[in-house]
Amino acid sequence: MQDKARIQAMVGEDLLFLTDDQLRRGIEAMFFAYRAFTADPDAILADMDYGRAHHRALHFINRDPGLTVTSLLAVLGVTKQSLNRVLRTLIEDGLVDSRIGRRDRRERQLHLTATGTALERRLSEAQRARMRAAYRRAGPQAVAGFRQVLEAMMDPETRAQYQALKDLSDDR
Amino acid sequence: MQDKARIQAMVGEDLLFLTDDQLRRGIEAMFFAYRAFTADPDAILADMDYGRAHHRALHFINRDPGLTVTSLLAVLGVTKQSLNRVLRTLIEDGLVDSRIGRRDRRERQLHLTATGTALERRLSEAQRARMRAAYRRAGPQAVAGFRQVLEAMMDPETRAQYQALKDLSDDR
DNA sequence: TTAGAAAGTCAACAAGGCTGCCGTATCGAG
DNA sequence: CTCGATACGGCAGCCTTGTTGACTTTCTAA
Repeated sequence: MQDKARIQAMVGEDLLFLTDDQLRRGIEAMFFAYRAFTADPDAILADMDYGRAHHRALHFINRDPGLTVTSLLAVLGVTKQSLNRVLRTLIEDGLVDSRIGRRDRRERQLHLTATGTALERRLSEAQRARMRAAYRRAGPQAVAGFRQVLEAMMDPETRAQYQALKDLSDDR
Repeated sequence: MQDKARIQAMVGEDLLFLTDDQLRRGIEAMFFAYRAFTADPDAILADMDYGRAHHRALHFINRDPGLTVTSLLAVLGVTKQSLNRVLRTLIEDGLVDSRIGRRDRRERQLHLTATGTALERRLSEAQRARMRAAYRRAGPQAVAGFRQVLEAMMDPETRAQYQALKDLSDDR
């Protein structure tokens, strides 16, 4: 195990970052930071009849236009019925366009309309602004560590999804 | 500003970590990691009649025994009424002890009972286990960066609370 | 002593998870 | 062509956890 070698290298130095107290600090940091992380989009959405669930749907549809309901389901990790409610309102309100699949007519391919794209940009720009400020303050090294720990925290399945998303963006 | 100096130092090197694409990666990492972060305690709580809110209450009561409802409210960032429902079930089920304040009889001082402490330990140990694994894999430097970015992401008020919690643990 | 502020409780509503069940359209294999 | 599997949608109903509004108890300052 490469892991063991790394641990060995730390022995005698500082394994203090693995104490229960340090772990608790990390847990609390996650809690507080996540609340901040969702606060800005939530504030925008509060005025409309939408919630965080709508934001998530918009995000991933925007990121991978034409994806099917099932794919979106897998990414979001919720049930079909739960997503459906959200998706229905987005379609009714003309933010999302649901087209019958070209290869497989059972599938629905999801796209954002102009209105949907506009809202998505507004939401994600608010979120990016906060993230950008945090990144700038912390610097590139810290950001690398931030991402490393978050990735290590995901379970393998989710991490695979996350990596797949990465590949998508490399294609552009 | 110290911030400006740091930015200056980066110019010409790599400001690429501030691109919209990198920020989006960070946003998605937060989303996926937070889901994993809450998954283990959620699974334990699903069997009982409790939810994530109960976990949070137990955590902070355990961390600062004797704190009042209002203090807990401030930390959790929810309304009094919302917390009350959660708190009531915990008290009814004998996990939390609510004593009338000594100085001010309007206040309720919250403590965990033996049963409450046991559940808190079970939940937080599950969460710590995941965090520990992630920390070990990522290493101390990454962990430092992780914490830096999370702190920078909080709004100032929350960060102050978070720092105050830190001081509490230093006292022990 | 009395008015107002503060701490906490009860009631009712909404968002968004969940399960279960059913219906329809489509696909692909035999 | 038929039949089972798959993709999607809808309805009913549940739970947790957030919200606002109205209330009691208690304290404090005028």
